[in-house]
Amino acid sequence: MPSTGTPRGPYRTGIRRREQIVAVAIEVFGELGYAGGSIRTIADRVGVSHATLLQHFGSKEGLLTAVLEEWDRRAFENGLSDVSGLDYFRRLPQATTAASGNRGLQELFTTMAAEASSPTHPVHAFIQRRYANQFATLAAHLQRAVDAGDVAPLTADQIDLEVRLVTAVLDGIGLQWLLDPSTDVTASVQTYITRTIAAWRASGRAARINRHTKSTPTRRG
Amino acid sequence: MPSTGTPRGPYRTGIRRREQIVAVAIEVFGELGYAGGSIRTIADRVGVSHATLLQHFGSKEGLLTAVLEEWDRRAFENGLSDVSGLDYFRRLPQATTAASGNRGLQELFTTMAAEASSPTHPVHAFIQRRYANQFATLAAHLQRAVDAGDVAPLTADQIDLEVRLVTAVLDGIGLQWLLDPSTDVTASVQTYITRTIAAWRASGRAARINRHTKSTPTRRG
DNA sequence: GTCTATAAGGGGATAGAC
DNA sequence: GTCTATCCCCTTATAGAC
Repeated sequence: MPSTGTPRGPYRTGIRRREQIVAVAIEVFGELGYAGGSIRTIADRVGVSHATLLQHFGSKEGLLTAVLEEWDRRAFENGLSDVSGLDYFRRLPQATTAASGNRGLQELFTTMAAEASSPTHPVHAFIQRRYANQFATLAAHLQRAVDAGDVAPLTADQIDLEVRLVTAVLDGIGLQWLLDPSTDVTASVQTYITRTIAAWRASGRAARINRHTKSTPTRRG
Repeated sequence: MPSTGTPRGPYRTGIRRREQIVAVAIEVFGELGYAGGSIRTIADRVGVSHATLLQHFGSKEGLLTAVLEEWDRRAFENGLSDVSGLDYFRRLPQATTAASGNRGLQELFTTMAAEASSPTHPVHAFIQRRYANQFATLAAHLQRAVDAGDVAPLTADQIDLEVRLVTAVLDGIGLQWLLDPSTDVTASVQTYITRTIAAWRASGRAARINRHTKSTPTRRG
């Protein structure tokens, strides 16, 4: 494995080609699914032979792995790395809309998640891990909001449920946007987030009155 | 096309076989997708040759059409036909949970919806029509709730947004349940519906004060 | 109504030339 | 690094026997 530094020398062409193939593979797997998207179709769109493709990735599943790694890599570029706690949720509407800018990745995600429901599918474990990470991230931010006193106390089960609902809304609206690009992703997510934060706070009002003497929330973010 | 009455005479065996094939096809297409599920796999599970299958449905796409028709048919058996208005939404948690009893159909729905995002896919039009129907049904019930005075007035755009959010939650939680069957579908949907109805009502309180002289809501359901 | 046999093409993967 | 040629399996679909 070469280092991930700047490509140089004789590897430059190969690395560029690799990136190009992965980019096209994201599109094709997104459009046709992993089962339906053939390496020949991908190779044709890139403008190379299918043998070249296999030379780079060894097998179709090797290409899939590269695609998923690229997906993971881009998942961090969501514009949410600089916020935490309740602000994380407040930024979700615009972050989700920005992500919709890349239709290929959204298609890939939706198609893979659906295909992966079968435990024998090659991306089953990957998708489960990705959801676990998503839940953990959201749960951590919601817990921070609780600790900061921004919202009412929540049990671990309640946090889990809230986190799953947020994820469901993001996934469901994303799917609707795929099927009908005129779908207003921002408005939908914004409405959900605003209403949910209000609910988190409202149920906190009564609780906060009963504990106004202890645990002064000082730090934020 | 034969009538849909009770099968009798020489057709009985053929019709039973047809139903059996469709049932298995729902499972296979759900697990592997339309592209990934071959008619040979379906035929093997049924215990017949793949030629028999093509004899009944003409082509793979013919079988898919039969599957989608069966799906449409079962969609009416959701236990929601006897409620309307706000009660329709109140019953969604248990209705959704009951639907989860049939994993095959849930898988089929999720897989097809994802695959269908590409406009060239054979089920693209079907899925779009199905979503349109879903939105129309939910919108009609929410409008009834508004007319009955159960919730605050909503514009057409607001109703559309609410309906899409409900659908997103149902789809998203359904997907989570597929990936992890220990997911508590009822609790998630129940939480969302309860909170949402409360929000629909709360925003109505202020409005209702301003119009307490006009439009007395009398009829319900 | 169901089968076997077969056609015709696409799929993933490998070998070897350039 | 990329190509052509090839292998072999799986796919959909058809033809015709039983």
